[in-house]
Amino acid sequence: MKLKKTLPPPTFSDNQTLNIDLQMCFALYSASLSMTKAYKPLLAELKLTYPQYLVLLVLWEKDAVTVNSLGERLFSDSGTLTPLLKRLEKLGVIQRQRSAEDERKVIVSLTKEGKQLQKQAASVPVQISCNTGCSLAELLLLNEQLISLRTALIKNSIKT
Amino acid sequence: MKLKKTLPPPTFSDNQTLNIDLQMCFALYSASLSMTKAYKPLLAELKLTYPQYLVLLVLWEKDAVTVNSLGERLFSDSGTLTPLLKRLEKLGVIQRQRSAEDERKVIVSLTKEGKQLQKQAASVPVQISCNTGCSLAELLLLNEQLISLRTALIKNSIKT
DNA sequence: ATATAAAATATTGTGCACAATTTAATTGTG
DNA sequence: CACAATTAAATTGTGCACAATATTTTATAT
Repeated sequence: MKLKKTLPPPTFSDNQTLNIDLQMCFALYSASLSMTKAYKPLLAELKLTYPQYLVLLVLWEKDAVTVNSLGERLFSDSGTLTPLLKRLEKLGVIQRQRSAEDERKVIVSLTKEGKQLQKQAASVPVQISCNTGCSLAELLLLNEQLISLRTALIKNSIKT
Repeated sequence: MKLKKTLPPPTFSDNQTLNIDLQMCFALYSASLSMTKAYKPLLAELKLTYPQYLVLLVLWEKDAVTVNSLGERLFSDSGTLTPLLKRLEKLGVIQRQRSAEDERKVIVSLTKEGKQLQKQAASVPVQISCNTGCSLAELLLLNEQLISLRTALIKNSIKT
């Protein structure tokens, strides 16, 4: 009788898994910070931060959206977005206006300057892609893994 | 004559690569935030934040280190660490003291409470590992990929 | 129709990341 | 020895993340 075949695979309580899990979490955290830092000098020329750039990427794809839909797209809430959007408005690249049909909603849309910024930003992903040193296949795999990790974390994490 | 064979593989300027690169960067960014959020309720019971927990992980492995070596280990600088360490000190889990040999250096060491906290924190990685929904093999691969991405970004990114 | 609930955004307060600058101690050089 | 350069931490200022709460508008239920 081959017991091995009926044994479950290593699970979450396995010590080796716990250790590599801690390491992976830190790798995720530090890689994310490094990535933001890599964007910084490139975006500084456009007077943007990375979170602000993300908002513009969404708007360049589809203009005139609510704060809520921006938040769903970017996994963030009004506490983060409201001041960020105010800074983008002050910069002159977006406009915020209450919806006429539903006064609770705020519509975020690009100004002419915001639309023009898309051309100037074209070189950003070129440089970043260069910096990551990843092949297309690696990027695809990493992207997929990170999305499924994010999905699992959001799904399984308890609140408060 | 088969031209195809002599063509170079898709490079950083390939449009497909640029797009997936943008997606991967956002996946990295949002997965990291989700991870920190997943830690939050678990660490809240210990009155810790994730960056504070990282400092304690280092100290539990090797006690009494300088701010500088903590910074190298965690990829962060005194601007981030000094206030964080002050909060940990106020919490009573660490102690900060100038080195006797070199008064410029500050030695960070665990208090008795800080050492005891390690036992209470034992359940944290168990729960997190559960939340990630990743197998050991997936964790190993992701860890490796993230470390090499981080290394490439630090190496290739320009300053200022 | 009026009270109540729900929805959308804004506000407040805490902590972190980071660039730039400052302060203090040590090292190196003439 | 004097003094400039270097090193280690701390400080300052800006922006983001996020929980908790507040505010305003719309929807719902008697």
